[in-house]
Amino acid sequence: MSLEPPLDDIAPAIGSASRGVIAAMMAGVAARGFEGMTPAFASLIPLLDATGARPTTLAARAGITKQAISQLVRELEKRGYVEQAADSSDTRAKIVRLTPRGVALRAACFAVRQEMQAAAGAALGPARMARFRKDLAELMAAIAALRAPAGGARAARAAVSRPAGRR
Amino acid sequence: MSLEPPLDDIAPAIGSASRGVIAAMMAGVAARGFEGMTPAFASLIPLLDATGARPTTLAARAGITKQAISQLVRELEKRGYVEQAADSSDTRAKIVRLTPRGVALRAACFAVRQEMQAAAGAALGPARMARFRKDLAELMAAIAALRAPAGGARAARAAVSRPAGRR
DNA sequence: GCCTGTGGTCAAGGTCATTGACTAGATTGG
DNA sequence: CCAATCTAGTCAATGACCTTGACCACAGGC
Repeated sequence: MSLEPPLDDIAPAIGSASRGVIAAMMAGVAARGFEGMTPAFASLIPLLDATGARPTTLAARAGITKQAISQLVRELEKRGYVEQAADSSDTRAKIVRLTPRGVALRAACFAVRQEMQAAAGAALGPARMARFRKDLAELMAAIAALRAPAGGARAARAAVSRPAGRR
Repeated sequence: MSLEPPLDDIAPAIGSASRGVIAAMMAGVAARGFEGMTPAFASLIPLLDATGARPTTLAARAGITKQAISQLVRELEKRGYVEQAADSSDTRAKIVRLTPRGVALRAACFAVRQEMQAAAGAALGPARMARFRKDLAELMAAIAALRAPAGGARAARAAVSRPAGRR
């Protein structure tokens, strides 16, 4: 065996990058005057629009269970960012819709994202940015493929990106 | 307001990458026969060595509070991966040391990391890998710098990478 | 009209980490 | 030598986030 520890390891690097992005997101949103936000809110809000969406749809988009969405929505409703309405075409269903305040929050989220994107673009330039995105995608595909030695690569990808979808 | 959503956004991409890496890590460790592992263990174990380290040191390395380390260590001890000993040079201090079983687990963690690294290297080649790491680092520096409009860039970096150091 | 599938909820639990308050031993400076 | 202080680690409580499991109510096909 080698002397190893390959200390320039991608796994921790990506983890720490993820934490950094989340921290920046939270800071940016707070700086725009939205207090008491949490990372989960910041990633759920951009999935919504003023038209409204069903919780189940949101769950699928976010890659979490509908119970989890339910809880988050309840919290967001409590804070006045979303409201729930009945779906006229399906008595069982609800529609989660952004309130005006929610729309403002969503705008703030997008603004922060764009700010990050802009900072990234300024640091790397468009060409390297594009390259980076491509590399990242291929990297993740390669790592996801580890779980699927042969055959069901499709299934493995789905399993990774959706923690506990259906049984 | 543009039509925007810049859907090829780095923030979600990095988040999803991070989740993918964690999933792969867990799967790999499980495949090597270590059941009941959790992501936190998988990221703590590689920070240990057979020589032993103090909880406070570990906390600093992991970027979390010493209380959090304390809990994790307790769990790991319960599962037989680490043991605690008194530090002869300081009565207050403890030394956290891997048991033989813990050493095996650590080896498995490194093996999985190397597997991922190898898969990544195979997919991208060494040149693109190196480039990717560099881009990632610059990207994160740029995003971290957003938090520090002027002056204390150093402090902001530290704040991001260490959630709750000292008060 | 029943039967199955889907939308959503309640309840409980688990993981990871935090803040706050505290004890006990180490250190430093008069 | 001793008081003031710093440092190592703990306990207790809390919070964010998400899961599994068990349900109920409605939709829709046959």
